[in-house]
Amino acid sequence: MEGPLSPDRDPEPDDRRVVCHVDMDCFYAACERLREPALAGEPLVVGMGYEPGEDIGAVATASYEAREYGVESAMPISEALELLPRKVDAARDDGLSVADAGFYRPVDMDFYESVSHDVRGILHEAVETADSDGTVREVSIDEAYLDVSVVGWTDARAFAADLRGRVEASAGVTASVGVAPNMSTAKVASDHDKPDGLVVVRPDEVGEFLAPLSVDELHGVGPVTADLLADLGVETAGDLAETDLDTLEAELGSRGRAIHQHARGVDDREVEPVGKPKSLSSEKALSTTDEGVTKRELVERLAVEVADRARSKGALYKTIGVKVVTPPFDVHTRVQSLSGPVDDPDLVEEVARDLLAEFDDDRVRKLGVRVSNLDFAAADQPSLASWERDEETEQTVSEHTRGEAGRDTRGQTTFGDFDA
DNA sequence: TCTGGGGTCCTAGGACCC
DNA sequence: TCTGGGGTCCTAGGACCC
Repeated sequence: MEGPLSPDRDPEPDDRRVVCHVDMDCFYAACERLREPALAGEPLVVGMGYEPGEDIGAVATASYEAREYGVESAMPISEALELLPRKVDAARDDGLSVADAGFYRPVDMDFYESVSHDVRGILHEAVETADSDGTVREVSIDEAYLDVSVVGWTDARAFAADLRGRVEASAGVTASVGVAPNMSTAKVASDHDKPDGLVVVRPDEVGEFLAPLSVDELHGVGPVTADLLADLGVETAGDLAETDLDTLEAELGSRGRAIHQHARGVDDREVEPVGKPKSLSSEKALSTTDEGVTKRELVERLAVEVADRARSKGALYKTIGVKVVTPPFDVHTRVQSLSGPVDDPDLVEEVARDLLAEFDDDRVRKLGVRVSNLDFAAADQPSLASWERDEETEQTVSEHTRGEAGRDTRGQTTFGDFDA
């Protein structure tokens, strides 16, 4: 994070580290082909919120064949269908060509999770074979970082190639792998030759590898930041690397420093396993409505879902919130903190309903419920301290469930006044 | 053709405490 | 009466990622 002379840092960690970023290719589509091999080589769209025969939802993953038709991730299904009709529709409609049509499938998270589980097993096995202390950071269902410094640069490419082979042979899906001296560069590298790619960027090649790339290929640069950088005349990572740090920090705050470093191929983050979640949420789009009953019913359903998930994960929560999206796409959030962590589905429902009340008159297109300020320790440590806290919690919960009176947002217990 | 669902981190202002 | 500094916790919104 700090400069190279920062006192608590190894002065030369970068060149010795070997970081692999493993990124599964079109993961959801690859999973669908795994259980339905006839889809191989066909244009395939996996839709979130999609139902067979309907045109609702959005594209979660489009196979490369589907991308040829302009179908992209996050695109509404309705739009995708215009670019790439369904095979069944094309067969019935003389105006459409069956050759220029594709297959649509709804997301099946449970199945993808099971495939992901297999892949993760292979990654851990590979790392542990190389080094019993090796670490794997599972970033998402289809992406992970591996610290394989112990392998060394001489054997890095062979290791990564072997890893790719093992993933494909055992899990039946392909991965692209990037190898670099740090996480952010490895991430860019894995993306550089997708699909089925293997890109190794050795320490002395980092600068020339990154320099020509467009800034939006860097992790942490989205559309807003890319526009802002364009206004500054910054188009490539090389431009960004040469941009004055003070200017970037003035425009972008702490993110300015981060992307400046990433553009220079500097990233000191250690590869660490991901920790416990910080929040849990459920949200659901609906056809825009201002009808109170519809909104309340959905919020209650989402509250139950979230509370169930929290309980199944052993998470207590101290903050409950709602998210309300109004047209055209304005996001509003309201939260309420309790005096202590609880596991109380009825309270989640009640608080969510109350927070929603502020939007009674609004048309909404999407609703969400979230619990945050999670506490895992309290649930699995039956110590005297947590027993006492539980007693306290019992009390506050009953206050809360009685109504508005107990719903103060501070709720600190004071044991007397101490003046300074 | 109006954008699905699950997350993380950061910022900024305000209340309150010592 | 005014002047302070350091710290925590809370809320709302925004950018970004997959």
